This record gives sequence, C-alpha cells and structure tokens, in this order.
Amino acid sequence: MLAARRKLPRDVASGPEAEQRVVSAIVEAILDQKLAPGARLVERELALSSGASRLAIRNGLLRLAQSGLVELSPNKGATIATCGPREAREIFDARVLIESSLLTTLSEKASEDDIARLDAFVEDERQAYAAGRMQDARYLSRGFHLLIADLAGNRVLASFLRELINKQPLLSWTGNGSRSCFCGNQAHSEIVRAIAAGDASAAVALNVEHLRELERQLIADRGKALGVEQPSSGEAKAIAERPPKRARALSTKGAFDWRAKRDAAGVLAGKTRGAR
Amino acid sequence: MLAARRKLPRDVASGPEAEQRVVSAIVEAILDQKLAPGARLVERELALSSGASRLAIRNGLLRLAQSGLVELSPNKGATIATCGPREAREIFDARVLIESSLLTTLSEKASEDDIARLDAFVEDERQAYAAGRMQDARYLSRGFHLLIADLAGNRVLASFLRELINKQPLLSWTGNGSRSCFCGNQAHSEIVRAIAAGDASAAVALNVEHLRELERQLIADRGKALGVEQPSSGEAKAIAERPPKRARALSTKGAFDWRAKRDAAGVLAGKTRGAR
DNA sequence: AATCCGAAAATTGTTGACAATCAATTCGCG
DNA sequence: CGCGAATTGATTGTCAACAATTTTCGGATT
Repeated sequence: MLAARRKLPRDVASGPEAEQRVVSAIVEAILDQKLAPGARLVERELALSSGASRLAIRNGLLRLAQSGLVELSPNKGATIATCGPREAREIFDARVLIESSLLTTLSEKASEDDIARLDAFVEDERQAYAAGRMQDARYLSRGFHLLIADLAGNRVLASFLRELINKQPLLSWTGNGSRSCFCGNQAHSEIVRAIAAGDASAAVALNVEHLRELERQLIADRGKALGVEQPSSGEAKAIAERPPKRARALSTKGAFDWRAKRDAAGVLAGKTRGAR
Repeated sequence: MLAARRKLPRDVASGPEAEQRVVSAIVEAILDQKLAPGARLVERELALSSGASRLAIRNGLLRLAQSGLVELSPNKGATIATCGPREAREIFDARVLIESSLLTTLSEKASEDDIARLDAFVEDERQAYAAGRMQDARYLSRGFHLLIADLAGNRVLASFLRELINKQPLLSWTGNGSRSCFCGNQAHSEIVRAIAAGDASAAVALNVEHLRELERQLIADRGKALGVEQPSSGEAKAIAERPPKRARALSTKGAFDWRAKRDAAGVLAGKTRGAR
C-alpha cells in the first residue's frame, strides 16, 4: 500500500510531552474498552493518527509494555495485553490486599476534609450514573478507589493500585459492551460511611465484598462470552476470535482521543526530578 | 574532552539482549552499592564501557526510570534515584504488607518440596555468610524473600515485591559500606521453620519484626551518616555534597560488570509473548 | 575578589534512512 | 489440485548524523 510508505508529516510532535499524550490516549482507549486485548498497535499508524513521531510512539509502547498493558514481541510489534484467568485472579487478590491496607489506614486517620472529598466524589459518581453517562461513571468509579489510595497517603501502594486498576479492562473484556468493570455506586457510598465512622474492619469487609462481586461478574461474563457470541458488535467479536496469524485488527481508527484530557496514565510516567 | 567525541566502536551490541544486559548490570551495581544515589549515568560513557549502542542504553535507562531506580530529567540526563525518608517508610510498609500476605499463603500450602527448597536456600545463605562472601550473602538474602514470593505463587505481587527490594539499596545508602541492607541469616531460618509448621501468624510476625529491624538499622545508619542534619529533603547530600550544578559524580568506573551473570533485573523486562 | 556575560564543550534529544525480520502471497513442480 | 520454496509487502529494529539544550570555563567589569 502506498499510503503506508509516505513519510511522516513535518510537524510531528515529539518530546516527553507528546509521548505522555500518546500513552494517556492508549490507556484511555483501553479503559474505555475501545481496544480489545490482542489488538495490534502499529507504530506508523499510531504516529500518523496521533501526529507524534515514531520514536515517541515507540517509547510510549515501551512504557506501556512495562506496566503490563501491552505485550511486545520482538520484530512482531505491540498488541494490547491479554490476561488469562490465573493472572486475573492474582490481580484481584493483589487489589484486595492493597485496598484493604489502604482502607485500614484511612479509616484510622481520615480528616473531616477527607470525608468531604469522598462524599463529593461519590455524589459525582451517582449523578453520572443516574444521567446514564456510563463512560464518565466508569471513570469516576475507578477514581474512587484511587482517591482512597491518595488519601491514605502511601504513594508506592497507590501507584501499584493504579497499575492494577488500569489492567482491569483487560480481564473483564467480554466483547459485549460495558456491563462489567463497573462498580455499583451504592457500595462506594457504604464504604465512605464506614470510613467516616472510623470502622476499619467494616470498610475493609465492604470493599472486599465489593471486589469479589466484581470478580464474580467478570467470571460470569467471560463464561457467557465464550459460550454465546453476540453478532451485535461484530467488529469486537472479530478481533476477540484470536486469529492464529497476524491479526488483521479492526481499524483502531476512532479508538483514540489524542488530546490528553484526563490523566489516566498516572504512574506510567517515570520519576523525574522536581520542576526546573 | 576529545575522547568523548569519538565515535562508538563498530562492534556495538544491540538488540533486546544487549539492553537487558545493560539493565541487569546497572541494577546489580545498585544492589551491590557500587553506585550511590544521585550518581550520574552518562549515555555515551555507558555505551563505551558496555559495548552497547547508545540506543540500547537509552532504552535501558527508560526502563530503569519506570521502575523508579533512576531519575530522568529532560535534557539533563539520568541519575541514580534518591529516596527520601517518606518514600523509604512507604516502601517498608508496602513490603510488610505484601510479604505478610505471601507468607500467609505459603504457610497454608507449602509442600515438602517447597520447604526443602527454602531450607537449601537458607543453607546456601549461611555458608556464604560464614565464608565472608558478603556480596553473595546479600544477593542470597534478597533472593530468600523473592523465593517466598515465587513459592506463594502470585506473580503480580512477586513482581511488585521485586521492585521494592531492588529499591532497598537506595534507601539504605550510607556511603560507609555494606553494613545495612543485610538480613541476618538467623531470622530467615526461623521463618522457614514457622512456614514448615504451618504457623502463618508466626511466620508473618517473625518477618515483620525482621523487616522492622532492617528499617531501624537503616534509620540509625542514616542518622549517623548525616550527623544531626534533618533529612527533610537532602538525602544523597552526604556523598554528593549536593553540588548546585551538575553533580561531578564519583567515577562510575569499575562500578559495572557488564557480563550478565545473575538475572537481578527480573520484572524490568516488559511482558513479551511466548517464545518464538 | 566576586560577579556577570558569552563562547565553547559536553550531553541529551530527534530525525530520516536503511537493514533485518516476519507474515502473506505467489510461483513452480509434482 | 496440493504443497513447499522463493518473493513481496509491510513492519519493526538500528544507526549515524544532526539539532537543541545544558553546563563549563575564560575573561572582562565592577
């Protein structure tokens, strides 16, 4: 194809800023389930559609690979990571462990201000949910757990947790849409009440149940997806079918939003020395 | 300096293999405390001394930055990461949390074979210690904790733990040598006995005490190294004297061993699809 | 003596071209 | 018509040169 041989345009953006934008866009696309596990990420395509240089793309993919969101096979390129049942279980277990610790810490030291922030957050979440803005609702739902990590104050654990949460769409991919990967708003509200009451063990118990419920949903969805296939979203099915050869992936066109709106990538940024 | 302008030799090694070697060598140098926090890592120097291409070095540094072992400042290069007291505490807390979970799991499911491997490992450790091979002793000492993670079976937590353990020399750097960052062999042996007895809570308690002891050592050492100074922001001050401009770092000459002997880097490798 | 400015050196960042590799297709041959 | 081997097209991997930036150092000025 001739188009593929064209040079990149002259006004390519590069530098850490462009790379960050690329990483964020890909993470967002994964979180919004616009990219299925196994989907191919071709460097030149990404470069052309994002306006970044190929090097920026390359480095971005390198970072994403390290955080486990994409898989790199030498000489074969990058694909969205797939996640087997075993790793899914391990991720859930790790989440339970880390969030339990964070909730315990937070329950013991939460200030009035912290509670207020949590309440406000849950309210935002509720509104988004009520208004049917599912994309935002999912985003906020993830944000709730990250907010807890933030308030608990351990940045190391917070960055681990973010990594785990970013991987969630990989486990819960069913090809049939948006049902899973979504926390009920009710549970979050109850957790906040337990924190406010200083009842660490209740907060932990509620959250564990909350996560286990998610896990059950995931298992159920996966079982269903493997049994009955839905023709309604044909393109999603096409890629989920694990093509034995090179996946003539569905066009990643339109999967990305290259303007970095939210900072979903977070931890993926390497630690850089303070501002200059 | 003219030498710095010379081109790289023709027989530069590249490819993922060379990059891996570079990363391993740097991680090892950090673990063996041959590189102080704040030390500069100049791309061309590394390339010349390792025989790898500058690109391989660059990508390696990128990976190391993501795992938090080095810091990258745009246009200013890479330095070994420094670690303030707050992050040190967070790292210890995270270690306690993760290792406690792993020990609980392992205590409940350890097979005869697992116990045998642990025993053999502790014996190796004891011998290295007795023979005064401190380098090996420290290596094995770290390996003990990683072996527990491995046997417990949760790879996600295991990779988190490895990342934390790799950072340990950054926190415990005192500039005066090798005293800290070293677990007494006795504690490990007791932990294995608790695991063998299936006594999870004892194993956890022993390990927590073990880690807290390490942390106390670290704080004591640091206090001694810094004198009465408040360690609020400057950590590497003792060794680097905090030059206002570019740190004329202590020579990194001889700090590296470019033959990859042990695979200390571990998790730093991005997830790659199965062998080809 | 201390400080500020500017040129030069050293270092990082980026580019475009090219080599190496892989998957798919086509061709040759039985 | 089937099957393996060479070919082709597309993609990743690497390099050496170039551009941009930062640091250093010498010298002039106060």
